[in-house]
Amino acid sequence: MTMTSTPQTEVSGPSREDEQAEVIRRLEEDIIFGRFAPGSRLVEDTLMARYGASRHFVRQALFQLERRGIVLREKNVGATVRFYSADEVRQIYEVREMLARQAALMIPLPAPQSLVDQLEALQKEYCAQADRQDLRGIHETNDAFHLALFSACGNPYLVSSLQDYMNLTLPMRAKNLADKEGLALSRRQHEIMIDLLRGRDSWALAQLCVEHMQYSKSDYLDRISGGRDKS
Amino acid sequence: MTMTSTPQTEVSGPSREDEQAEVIRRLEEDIIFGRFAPGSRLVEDTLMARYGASRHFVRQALFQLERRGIVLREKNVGATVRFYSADEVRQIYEVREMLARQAALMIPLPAPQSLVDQLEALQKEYCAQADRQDLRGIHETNDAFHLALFSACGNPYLVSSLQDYMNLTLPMRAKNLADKEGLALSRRQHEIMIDLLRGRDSWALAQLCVEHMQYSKSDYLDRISGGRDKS
DNA sequence: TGGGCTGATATTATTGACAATATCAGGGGC
DNA sequence: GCCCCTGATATTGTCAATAATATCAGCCCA
Repeated sequence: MTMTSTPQTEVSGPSREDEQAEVIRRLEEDIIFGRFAPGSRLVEDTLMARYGASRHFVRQALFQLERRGIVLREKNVGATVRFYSADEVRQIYEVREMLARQAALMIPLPAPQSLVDQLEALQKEYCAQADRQDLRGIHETNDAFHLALFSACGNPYLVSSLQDYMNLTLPMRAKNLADKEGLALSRRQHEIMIDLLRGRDSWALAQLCVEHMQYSKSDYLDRISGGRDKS
Repeated sequence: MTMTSTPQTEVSGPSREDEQAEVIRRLEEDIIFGRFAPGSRLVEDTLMARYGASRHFVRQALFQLERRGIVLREKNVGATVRFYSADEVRQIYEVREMLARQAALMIPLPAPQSLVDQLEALQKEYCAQADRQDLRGIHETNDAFHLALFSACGNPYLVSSLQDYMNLTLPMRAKNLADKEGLALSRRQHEIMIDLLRGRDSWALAQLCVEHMQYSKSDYLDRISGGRDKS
């Protein structure tokens, strides 16, 4: 009974490291899914109470989410949920589309069976979450799918940058995660992607990856400019 | 004599904000210019003494430089100067080249005279620093030149990502900032860039921007693989 | 003599108290 | 009545003490 690597009480549950991650996760979720509206203030004391965490962890979380671009921090003033104008959204998507296109073109076709298998498993998981209407689950499996797909490009730095932009657009895409129509389209496109991986048409794959972003992009742009919920 | 906005003693010199920036700057410089070798440990207490700063600022600086990718932090172990393998360097440059090419292609040609004027001023400054052999100055004016150039692409997010990768490759390029031959080549290429901005050949400009990185890239790769200082 | 326990040491992680700062409301001068 | 000054308040920024953790050398035991 050595237990040199399990210090203190072994039933202490979430270690400090997990606690930090948990605060970030919950704050991120609260922002992404609109529980904190864009522009609303994120007061440290409030968040400390809400998440039952110390100021240290809350601030760390705010720093992280500022880095990710979904929180805006002004010195000696405080943090707010960041809002992006239509122009900014277009610029962000422009880079995201460029990165996605380049990454897709770098995926060697036909892709190895192991990749196809992996994506099919993720896609199955994605569909399951979609049926359950679990927003968080949908988002996570969707991201896992794209991450696995683009990782096949072979350049982890490119994937990392792409992921940064995916995170940046997350608040814009969140509404679509709950949208029946968008969800169905997304599922279909995922399946076509898997099919294309079996072939040799890199250009078609790249084009589809770009196309895949258009629905949520225009939907979001319509929402913030027009103000009409649905036509 | 209101002085509502200059609290405490108005001769207090660097405010806290500046002090933080200064620690980051000095630590970054110590790493970039090789005063801390890759892999060497960055102990908080040591840095506190070296920069005369509190633990708070030193840690903040380590976080920042970890984000920038030049410091590696392991939980409960400490920070070290990050080292990149040849493969990683190639991957990093692959993304940087892609971003630079795309940004260059997006610059409307011929460029407005104001941009050309601005770049010529920066280039003049750059040459002045080069003649003075001021490493820091060379680096800063060089970055300012490229930043101004790529900013003309019109997409600040693309520029920001490009800047991230420029910072990432900074330790690899640093040796070349002191290199006579590399410096001369760099100066010539800058001038050709300015010339190309007056024309209409976007492709040539993009190609030159990519070419512009090759010298320091291969030099660095030679250095870490071969081990020979100079042929 | 080698493997692994055990304590000493080095280092980072966390915390809560305190300081600095911005914001806003209320009052006095013009 | 309007503007600026002033103090009160809310909020973030900084610090130094303390806790947690990993690392390493020395020692015991097989």
